[in-house]
Amino acid sequence: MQAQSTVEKAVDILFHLHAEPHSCGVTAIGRRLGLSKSSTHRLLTALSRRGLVEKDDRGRYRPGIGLVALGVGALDREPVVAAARPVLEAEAEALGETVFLVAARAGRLIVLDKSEGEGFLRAAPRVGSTVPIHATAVGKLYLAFGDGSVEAPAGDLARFSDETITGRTALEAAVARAAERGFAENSDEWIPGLSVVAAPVIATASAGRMLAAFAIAAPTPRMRSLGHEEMGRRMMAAAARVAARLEGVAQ
Amino acid sequence: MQAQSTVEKAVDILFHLHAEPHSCGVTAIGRRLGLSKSSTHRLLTALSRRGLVEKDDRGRYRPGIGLVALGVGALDREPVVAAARPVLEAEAEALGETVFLVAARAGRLIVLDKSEGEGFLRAAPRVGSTVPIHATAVGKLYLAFGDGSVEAPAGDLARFSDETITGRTALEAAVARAAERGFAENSDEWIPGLSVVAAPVIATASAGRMLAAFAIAAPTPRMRSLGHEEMGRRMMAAAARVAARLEGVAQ
DNA sequence: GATAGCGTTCCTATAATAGGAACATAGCTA
DNA sequence: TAGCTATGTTCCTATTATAGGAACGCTATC
Repeated sequence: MQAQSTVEKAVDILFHLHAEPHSCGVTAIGRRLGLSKSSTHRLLTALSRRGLVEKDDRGRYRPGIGLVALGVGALDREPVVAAARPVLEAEAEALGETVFLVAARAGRLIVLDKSEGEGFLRAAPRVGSTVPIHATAVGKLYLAFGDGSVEAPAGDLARFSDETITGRTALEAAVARAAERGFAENSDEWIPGLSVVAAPVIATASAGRMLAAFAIAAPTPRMRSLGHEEMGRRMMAAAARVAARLEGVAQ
Repeated sequence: MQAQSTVEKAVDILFHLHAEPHSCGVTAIGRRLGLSKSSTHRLLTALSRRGLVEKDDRGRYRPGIGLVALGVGALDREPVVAAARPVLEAEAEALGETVFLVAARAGRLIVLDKSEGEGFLRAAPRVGSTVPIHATAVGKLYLAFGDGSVEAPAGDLARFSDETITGRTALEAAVARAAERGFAENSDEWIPGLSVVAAPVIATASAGRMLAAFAIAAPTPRMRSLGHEEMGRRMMAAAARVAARLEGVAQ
């Protein structure tokens, strides 16, 4: 991690505090990010003056309330989120399972929005969280339809479960299959017991660029009874509705 | 606005983008914040590399998805939020109106959490948003019970409605009344048609410091039929439950 | 087709930053 | 209790990223 600019170092501190479950001390943060203790302290002080980090009683730092304020409403600026929201709600209602929207941002796959199903056992992704690339339906879609801004990680493909695809050729085959069918699936490859079927949102107005992925997540047995092919068609239809709404808005 | 550090300038850009309803250009941002065009551009580029801002098709900038990621979960770090959540939900359920939790952060009053009621006409504060001090029940509580970190704005008190208290002596009288009764109220003083009754969350373990305010918001006629005194007692009881949960957790 | 405004890039004097060292304090150990 | 270790904070100066003017290419407008 080579952070040239001061701003990037400060942002790195924010993400580090975000990732840690508990408050962190100056020394620990500096050591983790390769910054000196005094630099870390000054950056934290600056962030603290703007409320992006807070100091607890013991002088340790945690994410501040300012981050919540900045985060709220940022999603509404995403045209694709605005276009997808009613479609998400309608699909979740109709299927009774969680549907969600994922897009590539800065080379990673981020959950943009979701509408949860009603089952006692249901997927509950966190909006704003990151999902892996090589072990998810959405990741395969981006490898198949994306513009190359999303790539499978270099080196060994991490194994999350017994079903995780860890071979390059097997992954290429899965990606080719997704390109051919127009949708992708994932059964237990990331989280045992969880299956996902996803389809790409492609807007012709944006030169056929893939803007996001529309996906349904359900417990694996439930997904099997819903039917992978059937859900694939359904997600493609939903993604097309999102794309149509986007172009309607754009006109 | 005197921002010495680079980090603070970058954060100011984030807040500016957050406040603007639409995407902003480099020139406009720089002009607004007193930065040169090239500096603004470099700060935006740094923020963009970390996903805190995004560039749309026309080269304009808007808040990025990274802010959502950082914002999500930041609230869960607040012990008072964790302690208050079940109480919020129970009160909202019992009363059918919106109840919410507000605390002082960096001299401002921030909505930490809420549980919405069920009415067609109901209060829907945004988590993370700021509320004024001199025109709200929570503000009066902080003036009465706070440690001085929250103060009424200098100069003229802004008038939000016909009922807004704009005189210093009248405000002092309202604060004294809140100190005496142990709760505060606000009828139409901020938003016409909206009434709020609030009570302070005071933890004896924290040397009697006021940690937050527990409040109910309802349309003014509805609040009248619920009874201000009755709701005052109810909010004090709820705030006491939150305080008790906090001390139980702290042990 | 001319023009005004925009985002972007280049360059160098400048000013903020980095990091070592010293300090005060808290927590732990013996 | 006394000593020790590790932490958060402050001070200081060489270094280095930064600020901002100027120039560039581009787009939209008239």
